[in-house]
Amino acid sequence: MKTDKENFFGLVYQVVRLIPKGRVTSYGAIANYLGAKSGARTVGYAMNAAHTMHDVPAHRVVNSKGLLTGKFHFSPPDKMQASLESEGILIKNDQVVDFQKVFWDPNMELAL
DNA sequence: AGTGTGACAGATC
DNA sequence: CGATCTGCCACAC
Repeated sequence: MKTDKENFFGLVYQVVRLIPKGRVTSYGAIANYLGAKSGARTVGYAMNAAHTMHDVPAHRVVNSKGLLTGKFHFSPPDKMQASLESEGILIKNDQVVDFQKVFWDPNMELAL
C-alpha cells in the first residue's frame, strides 16, 4: 500500500486530518498550502475521493465563504452539519457561523 | 494521448 | 449588491 503521499490527494487528506476538532478550513487554504493556490478545484475533487476511499473528516472542509458546499455528498448530507455541530461549530443556513473564528489555516498553524 | 469533469475562487458586469 | 464567467490543477475514461 502506497503512502497517502502517493499523489496530491494524499497530501490533501493529511492536511484535512490535521484539522483540530472544532475548527474548519477552506479548499483554497489547503490548495494554497500545497502550493496549488489556483487548484482549489483539485482539492475539492480530492475530497470527493477522500470520503469515498479514505477516512477523512471532510466535514471540516468548506468553501472560502464557510458554506457547506459539499454537504450533499455526504451520507446522509445532514451528517456534515451534525458532525460540525457536534464539534461545537454552529451551522446556519448551510453556512459556518463565525467562520472566521473557527477557521483553521494550515499556512498559519503548520507555518509552512 | 486527448477530452471532460469537479465538494472552488476571484473577477467582472 | 447579486448573478455570471472564466481560470486553474489533477484525476478518470
